[in-house]
Amino acid sequence: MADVTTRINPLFLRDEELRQGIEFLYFAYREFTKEPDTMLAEQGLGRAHHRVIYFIGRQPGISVSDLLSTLRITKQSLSRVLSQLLREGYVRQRPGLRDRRQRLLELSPKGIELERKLTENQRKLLARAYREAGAEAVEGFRKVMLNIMSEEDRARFPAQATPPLSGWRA
Amino acid sequence: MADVTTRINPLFLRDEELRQGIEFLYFAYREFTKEPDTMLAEQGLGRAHHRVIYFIGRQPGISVSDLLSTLRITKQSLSRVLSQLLREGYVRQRPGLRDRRQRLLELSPKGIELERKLTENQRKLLARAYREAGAEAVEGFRKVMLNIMSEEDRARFPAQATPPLSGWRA
DNA sequence: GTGGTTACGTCAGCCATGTTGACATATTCC
DNA sequence: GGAATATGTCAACATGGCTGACGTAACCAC
Repeated sequence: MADVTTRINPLFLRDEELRQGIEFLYFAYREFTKEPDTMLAEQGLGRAHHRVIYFIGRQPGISVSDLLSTLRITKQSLSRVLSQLLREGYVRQRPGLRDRRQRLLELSPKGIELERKLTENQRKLLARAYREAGAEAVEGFRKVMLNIMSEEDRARFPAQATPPLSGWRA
Repeated sequence: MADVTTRINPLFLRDEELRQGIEFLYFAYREFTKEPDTMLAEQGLGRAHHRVIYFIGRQPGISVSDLLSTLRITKQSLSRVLSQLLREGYVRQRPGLRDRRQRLLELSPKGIELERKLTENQRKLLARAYREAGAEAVEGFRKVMLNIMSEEDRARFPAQATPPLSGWRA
């Protein structure tokens, strides 16, 4: 990375700004997953396990098919990590009440603990970034990120009533 | 994803907001790489090739070691994708002038064309997101993303003089 | 000019995580 | 009772990380 903006050419600036945006995504995502990946490796787990644990923790009692459509991977891919998490006691399953074909998933205490540790790291990183950027910036971040993701994924997030209001006063 | 914020508990809101941030990163990154991944697959290439092409296009004449420290992967991992790109004529190398041990990398016309197509997609996605979020939001996005990434990566981006000024008036 | 360091390359093998395709079982619904 | 659904499993393959070992050419310092 080097030799950047010098002259004031709107088209160039536009391209440069967009390229920076591309790199923001790449570099930020990399940093975001770095520490959890390390912690996971110590437990013989990988990033895929983190995702599964995360979303089960996020929505206890989630069905396998809901988890699949959240993750957008094949059931065979999920099976590999999920069955390991079940074997090693991070996750439990119980049959659905209404529909007994379902296996509803939830974290065991061990799973909750691991999820907490992993996510704690990302929460701290985000909290620091939010704090240093300020409440107004966080609102902008939210807006842009929501617009980047697919419409289906965006629908997971209920539109916020009043904009920030949410306690990010630095 | 469901059953979210109902009562006004600051701690809960904080946790919910941070969890949403975590998911923003995951869902946005997924969408961001989706289309390019499809296009790459048609050429028998993968995401790793995209990164290499991208950063060579970003900084023509970059050395292998600079590329390695940008990507933070091992030379063996880079070698696999880079030598394929060389074989298939997307990338060229020439010896360094000052230091003839170096292999300076640049895109061929074919590589430039592929880079353009791939990045065009991401630029369009970002441009749309920026447009819909508005200039102020973009500035917030930038601030938060810069704070998420590592200090070293952040240093790749020269601090902007005046905040936006950059032509994102929707 | 010799010897150590650096820049780059390559072979071999391992692991994680995605994919496709095929098939099995239990349950639900019409 | 039969089709559709929810889940699981086996097998094989591709991608893209990793480590370890080794090789060559160029540079640099004494």
